[in-house]
Amino acid sequence: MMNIIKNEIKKLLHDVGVEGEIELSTPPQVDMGDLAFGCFGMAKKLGKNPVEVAKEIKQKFEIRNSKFEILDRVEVFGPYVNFYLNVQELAKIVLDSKKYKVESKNKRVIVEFAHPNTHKAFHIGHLRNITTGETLVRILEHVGYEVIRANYQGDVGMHIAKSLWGIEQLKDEYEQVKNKSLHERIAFLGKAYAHGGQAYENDKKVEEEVKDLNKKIYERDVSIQDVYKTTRAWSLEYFDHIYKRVGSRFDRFYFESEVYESGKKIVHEFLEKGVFEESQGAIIFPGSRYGLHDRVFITSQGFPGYEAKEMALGRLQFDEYHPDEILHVVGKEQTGYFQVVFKALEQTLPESKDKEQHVIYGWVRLKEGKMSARTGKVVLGEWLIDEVKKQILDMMSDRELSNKDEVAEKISIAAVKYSFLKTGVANDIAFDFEESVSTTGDSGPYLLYIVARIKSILRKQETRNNFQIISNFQFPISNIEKKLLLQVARFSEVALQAAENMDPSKIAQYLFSLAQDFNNFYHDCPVLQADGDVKSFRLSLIQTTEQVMTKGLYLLGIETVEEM
RNA sequence: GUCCCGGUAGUUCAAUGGAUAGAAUAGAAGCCUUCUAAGCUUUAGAUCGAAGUUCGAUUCUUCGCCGGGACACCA
Repeated sequence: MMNIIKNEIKKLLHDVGVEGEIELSTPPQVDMGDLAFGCFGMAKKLGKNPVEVAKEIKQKFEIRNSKFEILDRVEVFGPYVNFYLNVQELAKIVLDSKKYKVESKNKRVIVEFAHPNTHKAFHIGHLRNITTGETLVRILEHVGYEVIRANYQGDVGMHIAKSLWGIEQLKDEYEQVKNKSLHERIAFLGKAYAHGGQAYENDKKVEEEVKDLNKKIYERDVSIQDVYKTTRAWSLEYFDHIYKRVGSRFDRFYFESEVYESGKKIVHEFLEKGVFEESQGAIIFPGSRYGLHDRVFITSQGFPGYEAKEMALGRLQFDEYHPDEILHVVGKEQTGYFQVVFKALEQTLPESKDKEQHVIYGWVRLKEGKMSARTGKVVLGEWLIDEVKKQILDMMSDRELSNKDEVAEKISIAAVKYSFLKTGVANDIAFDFEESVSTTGDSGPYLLYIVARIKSILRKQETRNNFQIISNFQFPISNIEKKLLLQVARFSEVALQAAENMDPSKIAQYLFSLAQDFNNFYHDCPVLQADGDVKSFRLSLIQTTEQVMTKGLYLLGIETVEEM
């Protein structure tokens, strides 16, 4: 909608002699107009003072003196030409129920995310990953990409070996826990892994035993198959539970066990072609040839590392989907790793060139201070959600809702997801157990509250679906209402920007501003008490606001509630 | 040691090289017989340091200082 308005104004500016690309910004104050054109670039071209140029442009607008339906007036503020939109025209455009079609980009993108490892805890980092991946998928789909949701899960390697070692030590407990609940079995796996990991660090003998187990995993040794398959299935069952809980699904699950053999084969094949080298008994990719660093692809024991597996995974993904792009949503500590792996992949699979991309997200780190006693302990993803849910149920104690638990669950997921998404993807999040997942202010619940408030009003409007769609807005519209109209109008532009920069925080920030503008409106402009056209207008305005809010939240992977 | 990323109110985050650096939270003061107070209004508070480029720098360059990460057999 905003682009319709901006294009109108750009046309007018072209008519008065402004050439080239025109950027329109928003003035810092409401009383300075709704859109602004800075004359810096044009002044430079003409070798004039931008203040003079601005005056000249305004004069040309005055000389034309014809009616510009969309504009009330044009004013100059220093080097800026500012435009005051006609609010009736604005309302007409914004509340026009015509749906715009999203044009297909004719591009297929694989978004690979979540990728937890079996036998290991699902911690808050995974939660941020899955939240980020899910929103990227939705944003890219929204702007017209075909998206394949992929999840690459690690089910072979040293971490499994450590876990199996731990299970062996806790054999009795393992037998007991077999028939217990999923959460108990998962808790046991977490304990076994921690036990194995610790012993591995501190005991040379254990280290050897774990390495031997690793060998057995890669060789699919029969002696470990039963326990391996059983516990692997537990993990996968648990991941499934988490995916459902946070509202994600996947089109394709890849497993390391699926690609390690072919990965090793590819590396050996290209070893002969000189792409890889032997060094100290291992096979490495000489990244230093390309200004990167050398990395081991196959260990001196003959096992493929993550790097080698990626060679086969890449090939598999291109064979199966022929994507135009593959996005790997992975933590920022892997930046150097991906540079090398993409370069190596390019050598073994030329069509992957420039199509692989690492989408970086930051750490969820623990804030120092009060909670330092907990440092070192893994913070589980579900633990976080459950803690937030307790808080929310507490807040809801005086509410009488038949589906209270369901509502509290949705609000909790919203709180957690929004707290991850409101800040830039690559930024670290300082996680504080008390403050981080806020339920007031700039938070998920605040946004859901807007939707609930609007729905509540609409429910009370008896002729809900019958209120007049008005076409002439011949009544005064306040600045607060205008501000809300302008904010609503920005949505499609913001979504596009989020897609281009792959930055969901743009949407989160926008929705928060929208919420603030709505709350101002709410306190100032009664809807149900208003009469006639004004009432219809306000109903229509809040309904549109609700639609934009719900859509925006959907793009963030957040579900709304009717009441809260 | 080399390379990468970051440093903005007490705290957590914003700001295509442009108008008076915005929010949230914590603090202070108000607002519920009126569409959900998970809200609204008012108030106080910040660009790590030094040079440089520019009409103009939180933003770009260089150098410091501080923090985080990567750098060969883990995933």
